[in-house]
Amino acid sequence: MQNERSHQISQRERLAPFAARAVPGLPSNLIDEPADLSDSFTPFMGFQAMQDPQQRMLEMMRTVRELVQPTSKVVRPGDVLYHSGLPFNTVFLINSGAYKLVSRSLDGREQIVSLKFRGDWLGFSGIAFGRHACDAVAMDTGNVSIIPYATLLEGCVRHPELMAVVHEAMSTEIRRERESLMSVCTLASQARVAEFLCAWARSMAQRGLRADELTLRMTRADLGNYLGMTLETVSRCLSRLNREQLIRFGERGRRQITIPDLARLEKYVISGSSARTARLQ
Amino acid sequence: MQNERSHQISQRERLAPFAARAVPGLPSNLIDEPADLSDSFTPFMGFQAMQDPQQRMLEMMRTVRELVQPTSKVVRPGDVLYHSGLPFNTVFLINSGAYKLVSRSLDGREQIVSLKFRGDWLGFSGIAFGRHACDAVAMDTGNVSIIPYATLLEGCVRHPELMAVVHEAMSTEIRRERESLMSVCTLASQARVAEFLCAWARSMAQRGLRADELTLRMTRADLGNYLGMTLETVSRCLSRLNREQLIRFGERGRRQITIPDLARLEKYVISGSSARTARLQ
DNA sequence: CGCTTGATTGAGTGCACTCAATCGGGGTGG
DNA sequence: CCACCCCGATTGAGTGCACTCAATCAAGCG
Repeated sequence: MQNERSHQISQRERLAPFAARAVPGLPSNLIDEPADLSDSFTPFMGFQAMQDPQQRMLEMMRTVRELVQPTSKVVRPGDVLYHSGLPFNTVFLINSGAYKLVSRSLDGREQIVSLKFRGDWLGFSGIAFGRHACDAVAMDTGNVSIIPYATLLEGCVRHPELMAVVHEAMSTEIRRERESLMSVCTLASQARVAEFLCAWARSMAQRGLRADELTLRMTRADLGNYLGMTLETVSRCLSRLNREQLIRFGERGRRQITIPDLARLEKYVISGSSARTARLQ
Repeated sequence: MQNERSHQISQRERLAPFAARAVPGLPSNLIDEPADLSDSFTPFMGFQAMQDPQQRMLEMMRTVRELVQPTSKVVRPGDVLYHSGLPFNTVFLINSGAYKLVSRSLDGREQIVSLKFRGDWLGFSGIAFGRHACDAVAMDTGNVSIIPYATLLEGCVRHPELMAVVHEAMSTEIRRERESLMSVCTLASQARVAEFLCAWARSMAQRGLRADELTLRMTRADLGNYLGMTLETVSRCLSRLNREQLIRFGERGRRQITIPDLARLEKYVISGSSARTARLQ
């Protein structure tokens, strides 16, 4: 048992490694920049320390398992974890499988806004209005941890390291949505498909899975929707990439794609990044 | 002074109104749905209670002011709050003004990924890797609260209601990025421009500002970049909307836009939402 | 076997892009 | 004060990329 004060201090200490850095005074100018510039050279030693991404993901998942002790459940392709518009109560942490998030507009347009894999969270977008903002659909057999949001909140209060983990996950999600937007807005369709494959490969590598042999769990229609083009265009682009030896189709269907040389494919994206939209300045 | 147990209980109590709802048992099926279906009809009574959005925003800002007591600063058009790639230490809460977030890819493409106004936060995307993911640029004179992230974290630990506020803000940000993606992917350019204006108007209304007379603080190039089209196309679309009486240009330059009938403009968006991309299913 | 669903490929079209000229406003300096 | 320039916005002409429509093919399944 601790009194209030020592309790606070202990929390502060537990928080310390996750905080960016205690800011000594008020920033002298507006830009978010250390007052003492020499600080800039100090490597940032927060939770985002220099472990490799896979290690960090594993540690994150261990943290959640220990502090929340969630139940988990197996899902099968097509299963829906939550529906847009329904009350939000639960978030999920993906242990395995691939999932798509589908947003629907009032007038019936639907859009795959995100793809999620092991280590990603599902449901954060529901926090804002107490209702889910999209459907979460499993594209493959998988397993998710079920975490009631109330439980998560309590855990965050008691375990600041859990809060840091959650913040980081949401921050990552924001970043990734923006990358999608950037891809759709600035790349021609051919380069966009190529970049999509690169991103998927990198994503797999980061999770310790095979990155040179992708098994897309989606139809061309899904792909096209996600990438902002028609299914025919997706098909044509993939065929062209195949013709140009940048990818190869697998034996078991044309949803299986081999990337012989990821670096070359990434170069291709850059070279094909013709300024499709207005240049700034 | 309280002992640990009562401290926990008090936190739980303080947290209660912000939690979705204590889930009594484990969900019987995977879908995020109350075990007792009658619950579905209980209005969600969390922080997202039935106040109007503007009231909620004001309350949120008051909460932050009280619990964090941030300093604030005036910014002028063109000021940069933080640069992509630089160490992340600080988040900002916007008191006034308009801001753009600019992402840059490795190969030099740049993309306006978000526009922010009063009540929005800036900097969350930097949490993930300890470095900012984009530039934040003021488009107008304004005022922001400066909140060191370490301070915010501490505040969240001590005041769960602050944590709830922060979660909600990040969740909202995720939602909005997705709306952008949906807009770019599913709308033809003409409808996209119209929807952009609708969104801006709704945004202003929600903040208690004039919604029928917009003053865009951006060039056509900025607009085009944000909307995923060229500046010429933006110009043509605006001219057409003007010709069709859906908008009117102001006396003081063509960045000032009057919307005589927002409902009609919104109808126009829907009618123009030709399925540009692959339909799902 | 026929049916269905998904993928590919072709032909033709149109929307949005590129290039280019013009216009207008605000600031500056002669 | 006016001429000039610069920047942003508009508009036109022409082109090409990605869309639409349509036919074909392949695989899975009752």
